[in-house]
Amino acid sequence: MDEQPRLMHSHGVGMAGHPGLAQHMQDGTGGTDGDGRKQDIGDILQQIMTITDQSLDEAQARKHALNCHRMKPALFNILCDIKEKTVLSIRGSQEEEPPDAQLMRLDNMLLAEGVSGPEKGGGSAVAAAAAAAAAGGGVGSDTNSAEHSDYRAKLTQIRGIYHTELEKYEQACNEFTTHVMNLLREQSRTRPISPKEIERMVGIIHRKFSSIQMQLKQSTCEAVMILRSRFLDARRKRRNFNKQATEILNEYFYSHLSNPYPSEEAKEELAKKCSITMSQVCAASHKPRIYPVSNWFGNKRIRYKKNIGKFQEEANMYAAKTAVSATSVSAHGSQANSPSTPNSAGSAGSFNMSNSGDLFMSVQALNGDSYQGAGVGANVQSQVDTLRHVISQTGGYSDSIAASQMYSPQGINTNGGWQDAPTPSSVNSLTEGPGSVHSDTSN
DNA sequence: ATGCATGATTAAAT
DNA sequence: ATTTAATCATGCAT
Repeated sequence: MDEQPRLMHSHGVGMAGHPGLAQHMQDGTGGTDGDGRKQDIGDILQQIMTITDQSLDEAQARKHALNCHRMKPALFNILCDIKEKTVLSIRGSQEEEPPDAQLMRLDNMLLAEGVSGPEKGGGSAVAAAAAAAAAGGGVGSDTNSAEHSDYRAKLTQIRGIYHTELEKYEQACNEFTTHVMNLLREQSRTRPISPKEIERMVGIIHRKFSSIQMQLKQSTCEAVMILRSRFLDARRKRRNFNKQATEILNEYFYSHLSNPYPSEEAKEELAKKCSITMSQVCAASHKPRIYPVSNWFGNKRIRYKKNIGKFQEEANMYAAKTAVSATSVSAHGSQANSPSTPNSAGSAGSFNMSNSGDLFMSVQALNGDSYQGAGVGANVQSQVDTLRHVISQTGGYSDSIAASQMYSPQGINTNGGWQDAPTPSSVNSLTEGPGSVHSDTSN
């Protein structure tokens, strides 16, 4: 539960070693002077090499002594000579720094996950709070939002750690760099050090630190991935919609049975009504798509089509329900020219687009472009669907033609024709035949 | 434990 | 890019 993402790693910062000075010294000191001087130089070298082993004060004193040493200029010259000989070999190792693909990937991911991006505290927090409030006020899909906020909290935590660490590293890098630069500058009094070399050294240090940073980023990515799989990818852990949501969706479905393909707007509307806030971010970075609603309709369509008989009862229920509400809402205005006029037998025909096509066309045209805009059109369409069902269920289907035509392929895309080859096995038997119980072949 | 219901995921089709 | 059809994996009732 509380396992902290392990962001911390122990990093060893290794400096590239200096070229072996000592050996060159031994050969290079072959001056014409006597052994005494050799001894002196040996001393000095010894002191230089061990200077870091000494305490600061001691080193300071010794450095001073060295700088004042009578042999210092000579040593400096010799070192210059040596350097001139070796500098060629150093020059060869000029570094090429290709933009690291790996690092770029990590950066991108961190950015995408909102870890390294701009401060996202305010807006989404408010949104989340609003969502939570909505969930609380409406129906209880609160577990979802609770989980989500939990996820976000953890993400924020990771984010915090990441930034802290990053800052720490950056600071350490700077400190170390200035330290090394000071050291080199100091040493440049004793041995020849060109600015370029310092630059190179700084580059090396920075590279080292950036590799550490990469490890940090990698660890962070890992942590985020784990978190993700723990929370969001638990989407497979299905939460059933509550009763009200299902009712709303079913209402829409059965009142748009001829074309149960809600537009994006309609889906949004439905999601809002159902308090489905789990609009998962689409990978395509477009608008957040409401997957649950799409899923629901996808499943519903396929399952309805697969076994219409099984859904008859449900269909009747919702058809009746919406019929009542629709007629009461739209009064008799649309009722006057509603498809009930073509009478029961003709109702099925109207879906064949054979007659009364004009009305249906106009309805479709209105209904097609906008879900909320063409209220009347939608309403009429709604009633058409609804009535169709009522009729099919009540005595209206006495002529088997109507029933059989009901779900037969219309071949007219205006009407959706969304079911290609439905099996009208037990279409109009209210008692529902012993049809196969399995809507799914699974399990 | 078992079976069905159901939301989510996937490959393939459009 | 969306939908279908199949499938998965879980929730819930028994």
